[in-house]
Amino acid sequence: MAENPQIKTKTLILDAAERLFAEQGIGHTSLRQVIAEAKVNIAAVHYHFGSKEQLIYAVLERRIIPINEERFKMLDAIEAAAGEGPLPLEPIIEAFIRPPFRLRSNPAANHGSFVRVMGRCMNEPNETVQAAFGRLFGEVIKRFMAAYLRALPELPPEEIMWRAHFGAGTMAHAMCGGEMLKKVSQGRLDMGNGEAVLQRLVAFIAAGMRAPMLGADEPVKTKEGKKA
Amino acid sequence: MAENPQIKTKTLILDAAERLFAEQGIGHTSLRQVIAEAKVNIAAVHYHFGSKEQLIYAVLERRIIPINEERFKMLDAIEAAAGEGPLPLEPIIEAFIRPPFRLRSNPAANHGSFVRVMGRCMNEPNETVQAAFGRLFGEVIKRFMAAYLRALPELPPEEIMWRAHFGAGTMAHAMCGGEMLKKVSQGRLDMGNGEAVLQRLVAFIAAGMRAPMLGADEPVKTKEGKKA
DNA sequence: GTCTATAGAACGATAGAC
DNA sequence: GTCTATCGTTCTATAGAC
Repeated sequence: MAENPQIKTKTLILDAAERLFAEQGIGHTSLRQVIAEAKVNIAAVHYHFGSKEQLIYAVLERRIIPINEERFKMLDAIEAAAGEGPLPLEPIIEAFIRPPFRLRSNPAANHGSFVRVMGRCMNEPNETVQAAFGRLFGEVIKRFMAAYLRALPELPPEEIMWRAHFGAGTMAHAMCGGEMLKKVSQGRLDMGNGEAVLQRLVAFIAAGMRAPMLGADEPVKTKEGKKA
Repeated sequence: MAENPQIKTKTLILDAAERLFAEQGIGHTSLRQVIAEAKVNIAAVHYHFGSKEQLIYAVLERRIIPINEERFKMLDAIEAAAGEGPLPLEPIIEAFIRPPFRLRSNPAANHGSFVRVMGRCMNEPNETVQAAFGRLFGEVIKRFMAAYLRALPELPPEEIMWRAHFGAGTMAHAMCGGEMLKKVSQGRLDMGNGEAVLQRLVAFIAAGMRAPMLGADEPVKTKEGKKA
């Protein structure tokens, strides 16, 4: 069929690495496992990528760059619709979460393995991953933090940063896959219906970000203090 | 001084492993790094623990068992105070989060390294870790899910399971440490004040769990639909 | 661009002296 | 209970033939 074998091998390696990173974590995956899964030779990895670190970076970059472009487009639309007024909160959160979640229902994107890779990355101690994430997310963080500030003008910026951090963690954990969910629900729930999960996730994070402010030294542990 | 050298070596190994697991992740840490950090011999690890897997299990078990006892005590107190009535939500969340968070301010507990280990564990693909977590958390999940059901009787049990899952993820990410927080806040915030972080975390999760229910097919993406 | 062969290092684990 | 020495394996990476 005269297709370019160079591109094919490179893609086979990226796809195999992505699947294994999703299942086992980045650090636990060796190049030998990757080449076995991709059915190529060990030397091909070094020929196409140079080193394991550069392969990791390539796996992340391939998906994150288009994801971030989509995020920016959605954020642009929200800002355009709002004019000078305050921004609506849920759509901002959705603009952050929907682009990676869309991969889950796209078989051409390796069955959405990357969503789990991305979830894992947020707590990955590996220096290559940390550095890659810093580079690939700098602009995203800036733009979304600015949007949150416009959406929640009644909250102090520090408080918004805390809550954005918590919200990112909620999303990361949900993206990692459903093992913990199966434990929590004793096997009754799974991540199958992507759209339903996404909507629940957006609703949870939005509510968290809109939580009432705590008084300065008011303790949480009011044993009877539930608001009816 | 006549202190027992057996206990000392064993503790040195556990402490060193805990610190390295917190910094690098469990999977990235080798026994040779552990024995270098603990300044003991490689054979000592196999003498005291038998294998790397059993060392991992011992590190987890040492802290999680007392943490879970404290969780149960706090939950008992909440249930006793509520009698037959509904349970207050925030104290339940606090009963789940405070016991591990307490370690952060306890220098005798290895400077709270374990809190980060625990956060990482929730998304750790390593089979030993997954199995250990399943064993050590089965009872905790059961009791806290039952408490959540009593605290949020207006929500369907399935919805509560989803939200408990999201909340556990929020907590796990916050426990992993503050690298992402520093990125989000551009270096302006850190995890320093444990009590303040805990209170913010409880408030965020409680608000998320109390989020209004979505209509069956109502889309999230209401571009203008922000509630004033 | 793809392969075989192998270098060189780090790994978990164990045997056996003390 | 602690040590040295070492086994067998696996790892990343590279050299060189085709």
